[in-house]
Amino acid sequence: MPSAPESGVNGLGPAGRAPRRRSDRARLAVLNAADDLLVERGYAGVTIEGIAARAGVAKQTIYRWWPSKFEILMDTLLEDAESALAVPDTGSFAGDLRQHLRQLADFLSAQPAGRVLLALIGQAQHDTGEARAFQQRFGDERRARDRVIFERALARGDIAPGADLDLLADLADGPLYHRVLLTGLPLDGVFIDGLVDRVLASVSRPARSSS
Amino acid sequence: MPSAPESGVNGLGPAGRAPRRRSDRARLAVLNAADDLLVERGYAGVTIEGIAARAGVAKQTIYRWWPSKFEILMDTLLEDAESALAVPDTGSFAGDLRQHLRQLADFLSAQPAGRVLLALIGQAQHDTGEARAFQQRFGDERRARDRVIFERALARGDIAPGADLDLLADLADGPLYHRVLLTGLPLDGVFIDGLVDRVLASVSRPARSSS
Amino acid sequence: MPSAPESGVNGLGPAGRAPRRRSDRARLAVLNAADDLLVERGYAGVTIEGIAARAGVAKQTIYRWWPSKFEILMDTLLEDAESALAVPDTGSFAGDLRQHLRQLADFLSAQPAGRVLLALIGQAQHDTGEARAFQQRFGDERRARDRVIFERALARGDIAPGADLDLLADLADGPLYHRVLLTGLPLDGVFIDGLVDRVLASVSRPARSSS
Amino acid sequence: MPSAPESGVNGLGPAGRAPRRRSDRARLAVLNAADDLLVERGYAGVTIEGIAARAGVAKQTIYRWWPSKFEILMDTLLEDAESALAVPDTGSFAGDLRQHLRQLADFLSAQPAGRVLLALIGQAQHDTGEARAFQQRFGDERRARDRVIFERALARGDIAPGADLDLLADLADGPLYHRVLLTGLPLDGVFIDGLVDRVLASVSRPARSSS
DNA sequence: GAATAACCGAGACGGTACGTCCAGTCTTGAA
DNA sequence: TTCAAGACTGGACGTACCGTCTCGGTTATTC
Repeated sequence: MPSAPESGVNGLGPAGRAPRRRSDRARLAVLNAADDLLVERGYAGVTIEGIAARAGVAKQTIYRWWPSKFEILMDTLLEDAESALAVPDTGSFAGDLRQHLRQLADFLSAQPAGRVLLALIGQAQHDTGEARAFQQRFGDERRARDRVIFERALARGDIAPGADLDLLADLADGPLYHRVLLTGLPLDGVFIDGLVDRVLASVSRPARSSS
Repeated sequence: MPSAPESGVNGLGPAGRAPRRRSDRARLAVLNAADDLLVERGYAGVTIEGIAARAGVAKQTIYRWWPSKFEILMDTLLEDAESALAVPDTGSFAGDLRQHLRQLADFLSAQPAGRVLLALIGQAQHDTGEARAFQQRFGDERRARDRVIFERALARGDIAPGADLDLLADLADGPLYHRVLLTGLPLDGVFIDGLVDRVLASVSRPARSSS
Repeated sequence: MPSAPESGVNGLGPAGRAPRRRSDRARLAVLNAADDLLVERGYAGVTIEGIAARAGVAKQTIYRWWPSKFEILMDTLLEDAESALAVPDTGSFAGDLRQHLRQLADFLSAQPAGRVLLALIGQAQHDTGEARAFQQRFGDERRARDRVIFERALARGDIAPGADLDLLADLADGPLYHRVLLTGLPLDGVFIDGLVDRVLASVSRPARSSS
Repeated sequence: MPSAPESGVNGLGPAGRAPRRRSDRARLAVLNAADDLLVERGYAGVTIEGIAARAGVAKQTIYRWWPSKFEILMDTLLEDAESALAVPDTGSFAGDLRQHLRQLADFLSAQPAGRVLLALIGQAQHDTGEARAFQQRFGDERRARDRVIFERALARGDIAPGADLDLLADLADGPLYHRVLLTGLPLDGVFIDGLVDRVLASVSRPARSSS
């Protein structure tokens, strides 16, 4: 998180220098401007110059704290996704799964931060470095959280033992992302319910050997 | 299809004069140059000027026949995907599904044209117009072909009647794209086999009401 | 003269390519804009961006044809100095000298192109490369022309034989430049006349050995 | 004289408080850094940031005491020129003149401070305010000193009465500056001797009316 | 000897201009 | 009419400095 505000204890001991004093005003203005521009004009319409102008900030200030517009948008994503994508806890696997997918569907199709997420996924396809950054800063944590749902189900016995939880996560989230990223089909309630049913069905008994 | 090679009857009756004599040399040189540049330098490294220079072609010639680099790459994709992604016909649903997924996994993770596909999917997230073009020129036809697998399975009784075939397609392809586009996990045989098993399991009996 | 309009016979033989076709509109607009900016805002106020904006020209066009604002101003100087600084021919050494110095004084103190010349002399003190360019493109030719006055005087016998003509040129022009560049004293008629007298006096008999 | 080193008694009467405690270390470090940078990289290579970095001084400290790099260099010039350009007193006009010109030639062509002087003369052509500052802080005093030579000569009768001493100063120094600033010709002994002879010749009898 | 205030280093900030790359349009001359 | 060539306007890039503005820390009087 390159732009974390002086994260952690830097205790700067006896001889420590005061760290660079970053302007929070500038930081927030940049994140908001980037977010706005993305929604209004799309990823290509997000330019450092445009952000600087809209945020009332000098370009140099942006370059001082972020290496690219990708990272700026990553910061906005992380701030926004936190709240919108909490791990559900309804008491049942079916309930957790359904709520998880509904949240995700809503996030991706209706919220500004969802637009940011899609743009970043898109950009990650163009640049391996950015793909890696996306993975580390967003993907890994997301995966860990989503995994909780399946681990709880496993503990409860809702999933047959020995299941590959990564695969189950792909099975649940994959179809949803597939629609948004590729086919453009709607993420409505019918789709979510059908998907939940299929995932539950696929999970209720051990995977057979497919030979 | 902006760059269709002399598409259809261009009418021009008895006195008409052939309006355009498109150089096939130039066309192929452009497509190859774009392809090469994408693989070597990534999407941002594909520029019209770069293509023109490498193809030994004037920029104007490119603009005459293609509206954007997106469409150039789309043309290369369509030429290459045709052969690599044929509809399988093994005689069984499980067989068809597995072969379909293996083909797709190989295409996405090992072939140059797969790189092009990923780049275009990525770019489609940035521009609705290009997303639409992607859908029309690549997505719809793909979906129609893939659907064949499920229609045959339905006819054979391998899938319980009344199933939503779009959903099943999402269920099969989604996890695979999810891995490539988002998590970066490998598309190995274990994954494919597990996925096939789960899809078969989810499909072998009617979807319950999910209440 | 980097921006000479396709100078000379380029006869491009049988296989010759047509040379780059330069826009004269852009060229003149740039030279005028640079000239105007210099007069209005001084040398530091002449910026490539400013010239481009005022000339209605793209920065790239400027960089295509000129390496620096110094060379742009050099071009304007050369175009303007030609007419204003013709070699006088009055029939007498005193007359030639006086007219030469009057022309020069007027040029330096009253004409826009004189401002350009002073700015370039100033800039040449900051950069040896530009000093060299100034010498080659302006100085050498100027010196050759001014020399004519002294050569004629020598031929006529107005100057004692054996005189160092370079020194005489320094003696005539130096005091004038000294005033403009260093002391700021006026270049009025009194000064010119006094200077002419002194030069004539210094020249009317052979330089003694100064031991 | 913006940066006079705690000039004179600053009075501060009975109740006055010493207003500023200027760090001499910083002052000298700045002057040296500026001087070095000028010699190494030329006038454009002298930047406030560069001086600050090299001098180990904060930019603010520089801006506290100097309004511009021009004034910094002016300070270095004044400190260095004092000793190098003393008024000669050889007993004869010819001797004084020759020694004066030799000193000046050496200063301009061989000493670091001469480089500074040339740069400041150059810069003065670009900015009238700086030209004025140059005049006041360097020019006027210089002129007053040089005048002494001619005043002594006048008193001694080496110069015909009624001569315009300003003109004579231009006549002596002008050719020398002309060579350095414009033509780049060498300031060698031959040149100096020839110049001295010409000036003496021009001065030994009253200037005629030049009609 | 403590208080205090100007000085100092460091460097973030809003800006301007730099010189470069590429976009997309236009014009020329050859095939 | 198409093509290679490349000049044109224009927008954004990432960098270098500008001059201003806090920050704490240091230091030299003054109480």
